[in-house]
Parts: sequence; structure tokens; C-alpha cells
Amino acid sequence: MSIRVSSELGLELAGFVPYRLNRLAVGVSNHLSDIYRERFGLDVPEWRVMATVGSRHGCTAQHIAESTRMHKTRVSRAIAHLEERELIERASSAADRREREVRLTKAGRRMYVELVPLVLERERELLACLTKEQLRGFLAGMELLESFLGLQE
Amino acid sequence: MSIRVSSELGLELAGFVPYRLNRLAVGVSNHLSDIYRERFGLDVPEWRVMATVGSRHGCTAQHIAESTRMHKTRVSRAIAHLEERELIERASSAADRREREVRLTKAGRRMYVELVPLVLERERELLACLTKEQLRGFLAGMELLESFLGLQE
DNA sequence: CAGAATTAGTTGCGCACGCAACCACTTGGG
DNA sequence: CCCAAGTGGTTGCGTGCGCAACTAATTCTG
Repeated sequence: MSIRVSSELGLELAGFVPYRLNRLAVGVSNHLSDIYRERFGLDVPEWRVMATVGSRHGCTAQHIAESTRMHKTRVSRAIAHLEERELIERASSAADRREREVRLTKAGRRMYVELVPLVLERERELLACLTKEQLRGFLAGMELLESFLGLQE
Repeated sequence: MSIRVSSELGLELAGFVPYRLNRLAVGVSNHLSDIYRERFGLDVPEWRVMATVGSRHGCTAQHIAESTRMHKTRVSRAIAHLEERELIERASSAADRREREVRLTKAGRRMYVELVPLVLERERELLACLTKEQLRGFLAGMELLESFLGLQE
């Protein structure tokens, strides 16, 4: 008598939350990247660096890596690209000459103030498919999951 | 008189839903991959192929690509790896000799029936940080967002 | 029924990523 | 004060990815 190997142990990828969450994140990211990729020629790491530096002038690559949770090499390369395009500039920190303070250039600031409202509008537009109450419930769930996984802050 | 360029246009990456969603998906995926990577030596594409084939014996690479939303080359390579490890096997379809029907081998089935319960337990354990009501609200939000982005099914 | 268009699947190529090693600089302990 | 340990940042290397081009088989069309 052999063990009955059911083809269905209760896993259907389409209904599996980790899989759905990944698919949703990719979908949202694509929806958003239409703006920063096609209209501004930024990829994801570059966009995140722009977003971070835009609200934390003079921050370090270290800070960007921590707050975006990107690997430091990914940050380093994104910064290098943005510097080539003259959207950001760097100066060694006086206090610690290992550090380099990152700032938007004039052109970078122009892009930032044009880009951010478009991106926020896209977020608003996406979330508009939920009622206030549904949004509250969704965000509450996200926060609990984030904190369960130690992602909060 | 220059335009006041506020450093704060209302974008704080840490509170930006697309960014948080991506971070959460990565976190959940890492939490899960501890199981299928470290204990079974599978990477993400391989795990998805195993999961799909396990519940759809004899399906094609085409079907796997559609239902996991992975690029067909990614599927093709994952299948090749799994075949090398003798976890799956392929046979040309009689009806259409371009197609190759994919099935788990005995070893593959053994892995599948061991792996799936562990993975489902991880999901359950993760979602246990939400009450029934909170989970309902979170899933409802996910469904609406999925359908807004055309990801449903 | 022959040739064009389409589809399943594989492969060559260029690119982005993460790891580990590295350089330059700073900090801490004897 | 000096050397060891630690930190910010960059780079070489191997790997996995998607695109585009390809092969083989099928379907559509006149």
C-alpha cells in the first residue's frame, strides 16, 4: 500500500500570498516606472537615489543604502551614473574624508521638482481604487507584516 | 525672485506605498526562501516551476510561464536545471511535437510533498500576525489593487 | 496542398546585480 | 603615538536576467 501522493496539497501559486505580493509589487513598480524610466531615463536604483537625495541634501551613500535597503554597490553605481549625467554632485565631507556628501545639481533639482509630483500623482491614482476605509485596512495589514518581518521604520 | 525649491514635496520614500510594497515583497520572499533555498537548493524560478508542475502534471513551459508570469527564457532555464537534478522530466507531447510535457520524477514528487507543507506553514505563520479581520481587510485591498493593474486571475 | 505566418522552446549577448576583496581614511587601545 | 580594527566607498568577477534571433513544428490561407 503506497502513500497517496495528492497532486493538491493546498498550494495554488495564484492564491499564495507571498507570490501575489511579489506580483503586485512588480506590477506597481512597472506602473510607476513608466514615468521615471520613459520620461526621465532613470532606472529603479537611480530613482531611489534621486528621491533620497532630494529630501536629504548632503547625505552619504551609506545613508542612501540604509534608507532604501539597497546594497552599497548598487547605490555606488547608481550615484556614478547620476553624476555622469550631472544630476547630482559629490564633495568630500570635511569632518570625515572617507565620506562624500551627495547633492542634487541645478539640473537634478529641476528634474526632482518635476518628477516627484508626477510620481505622487501616480500613487494617488493607484490608491484611488480603494475607499478610505479599504485603504486604512490595507495599510494596517502592511504595517503589521512589516513589523513582523522587522522592516519597520 | 527665485522659485522656492522645497526639499520636501511630500515624498518620503519610507512612506511611499510602491516602495514599501516592494520592500515587503522582498522581505516575505526572503523569509520564505530560507526554506526552499537553504533546505532544498532551489532558487525562486525553480521553486515556482516545482510548485506549478506539482499541481499541474504534464503542463508545458508555456503554461508555467503564463501562470507564474515569468519570462519564457527564465522558465526554460529553471526547467533545464531541475531536469539536470532529475527532479522533473520531459516528454514531447504526442498532439503537438513542439510542446514538451513536464512532470515531477519520483524524487521531485518526494521533494514536493515535503516542501509544500513547510512553505504553507511559513505563510500561515506570517499571516498569523494579523487577526482574521485584519487579514480580510488586507486581502481585500490586494485584490482591488491587482484588479486595477490587470493582474487578477 | 504549398508557402506564409504563428507558436513552443532554446540560445547568444549585453547588462545589472551581489559577493568579496580592496583602498583610503578614521578610531580605539596599549 | 602607533598599530590594529573598523568604516565609507569602489571595483573585479561570476551569475542570472531579458531581449532578440533562431530552430522546429503547426496552423492558416489562397
